[in-house]
Amino acid sequence: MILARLILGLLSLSPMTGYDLKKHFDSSINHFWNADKAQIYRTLAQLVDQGLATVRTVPQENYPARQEHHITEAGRAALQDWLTGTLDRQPAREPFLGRIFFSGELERHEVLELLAARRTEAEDLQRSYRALRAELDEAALADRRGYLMAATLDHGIAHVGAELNWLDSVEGNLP
Amino acid sequence: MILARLILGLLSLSPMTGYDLKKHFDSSINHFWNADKAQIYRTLAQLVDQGLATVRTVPQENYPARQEHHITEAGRAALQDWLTGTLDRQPAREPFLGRIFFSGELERHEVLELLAARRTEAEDLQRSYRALRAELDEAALADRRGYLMAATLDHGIAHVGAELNWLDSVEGNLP
DNA sequence: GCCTGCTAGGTGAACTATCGCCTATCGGCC
DNA sequence: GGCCGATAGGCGATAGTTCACCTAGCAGGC
Repeated sequence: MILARLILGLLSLSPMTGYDLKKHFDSSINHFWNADKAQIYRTLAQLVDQGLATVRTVPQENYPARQEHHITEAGRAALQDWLTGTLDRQPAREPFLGRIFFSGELERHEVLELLAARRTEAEDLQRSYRALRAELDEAALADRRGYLMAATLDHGIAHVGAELNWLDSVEGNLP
Repeated sequence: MILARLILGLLSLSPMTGYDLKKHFDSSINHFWNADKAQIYRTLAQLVDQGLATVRTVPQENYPARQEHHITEAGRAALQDWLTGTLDRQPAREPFLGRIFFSGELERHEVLELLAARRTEAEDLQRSYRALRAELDEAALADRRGYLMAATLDHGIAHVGAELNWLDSVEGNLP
């Protein structure tokens, strides 16, 4: 399961609770993976079962106790294995293209509306990616770790750009 | 479920068996959606339950009888609804970026290997998309239906191109 | 006093998807 | 004679994911 590896990856940076993990997913991982809260908690339990992480309860004043999850040595090894092992290529899944594929049924103006809606979405995404990119610390990019994290964002930016170009072309030539 | 709509889309072109559907998925839909055989059969059963399709058993000589599925009027209406309704944007899922994000742990040469493997995959994909594109009948592209089907392939080509450009940049600047 | 939102950690049910396996017949290859 | 692959249609188990809901305390606004 990929989610388990991503969680291990975050735990390798610092110990976290399920709640912390959810926040990290929503902020920095969201552009290439999203995680449901329920799934995070269940996966954390799994990791503990498998000995890849341990829990430590840390009481707090005025707040519920934190269930801090720490990565174990076995966990680090599993992460390393995942990083270097072969990744089976996963099939593409683009519901939007499913529509386009069958939208020969529609009137021309309806197709143009579909494309316009897609364009709006892509532009929104582009704005949010660029905003995230602008917030990154220039100094952090010199370090390989920071560079690679930023590269995942650049990946999103590159693909949104390709999407917009594709939209230009499809709209421009639609019979 | 998107699979149900895609199957309806194919059934709207002509009546098919589960087996036929699987072949269509593997040939023309594969670049944006893949379908498991088991899932196709189950979804067909669902469509029949919902009155969106009907089955007709067509005996054959020397071969098992075909369970031909035909789209119903309700099915065509459901397809139309899906084509024009709003599509909730689905979150990105890129296991490869998950690795890149955490591969600051790795040695520089290991990161380069990851990127090189990705490049090989992308180039393979590019070749196969281009081969499919070259096979398309020029005349069919003048028709809106054919044009849009080809556009889904162009989408794949555009994105593979973006991927390769991104790889160039990441490899070129990796600290 | 009530409501909302943040902190924290869940549970249960349902749905979706994938994997391996199974039944048959026919034709062709070695 | 035995095995493989194409045709056709499925079953069962498991894995992965999502949705709705729940407990609790505290802070701040109306």
